[in-house]
Amino acid sequence: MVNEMDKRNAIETFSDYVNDEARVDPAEREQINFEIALIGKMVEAREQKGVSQRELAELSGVKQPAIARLESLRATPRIDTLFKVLHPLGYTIEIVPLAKR
Amino acid sequence: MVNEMDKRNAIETFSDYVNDEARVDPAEREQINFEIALIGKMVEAREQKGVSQRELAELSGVKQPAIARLESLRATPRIDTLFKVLHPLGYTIEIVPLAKR
DNA sequence: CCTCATAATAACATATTCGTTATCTACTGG
DNA sequence: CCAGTAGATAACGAATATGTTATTATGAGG
Repeated sequence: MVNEMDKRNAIETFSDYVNDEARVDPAEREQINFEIALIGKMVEAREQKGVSQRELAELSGVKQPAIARLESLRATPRIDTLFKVLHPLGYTIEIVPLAKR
Repeated sequence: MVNEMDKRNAIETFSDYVNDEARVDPAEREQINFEIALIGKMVEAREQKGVSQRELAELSGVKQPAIARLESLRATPRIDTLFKVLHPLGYTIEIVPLAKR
């Protein structure tokens, strides 16, 4: 998903990096923030259930390296992959109105 | 996403086909039904807003043939693609507890 | 120090999405 | 009948996700 971050100067978070300046256009920024938030919730779900990446790999059928790649934002999942990972954790994904903002 | 359907015998809907008999294992069936429902909502969103595939292609940056592929379930979108398509329609996707069942 | 478990990474092969361009069918209105 | 619009498809290359296998880094605890 992203490699530009490697040029960051130390402490800055990825989220801050993206929103900093007009480094990317607003639409792309929104897109990236969406992905960060979504994947963040995925990681939260796993950790909150106390399951390791390896265990989740077993449960979901998605391999541990793939899960690690997703969690570190180095790949953007397909919806089937996201579903496979979320389902054993007791979650799914839904289409909702944007109003939620 | 799916090609087995081509062997269908006429009238049966795809959803019925999938759930018919033990033609696929329960996990996979759940997965497929999830995708059907999700994409269904995506199509609904577009049609309800009265926007054509070509217009949506303009608005989203996703090409019309790609949108057609997704809507006809001949491809499984990545979450960034789904977001791009849903956003101009006023929708997004969210992680929610499975309880909703 | 050592072990164990976890997560991160690497490298490569394979699978699949998406872009691109073009075409085709179906339908609607003039 | 014709023109215009919409959706479906095809074919192919480029981009990218995922599988596979192995390794490395890290931290917790004995």
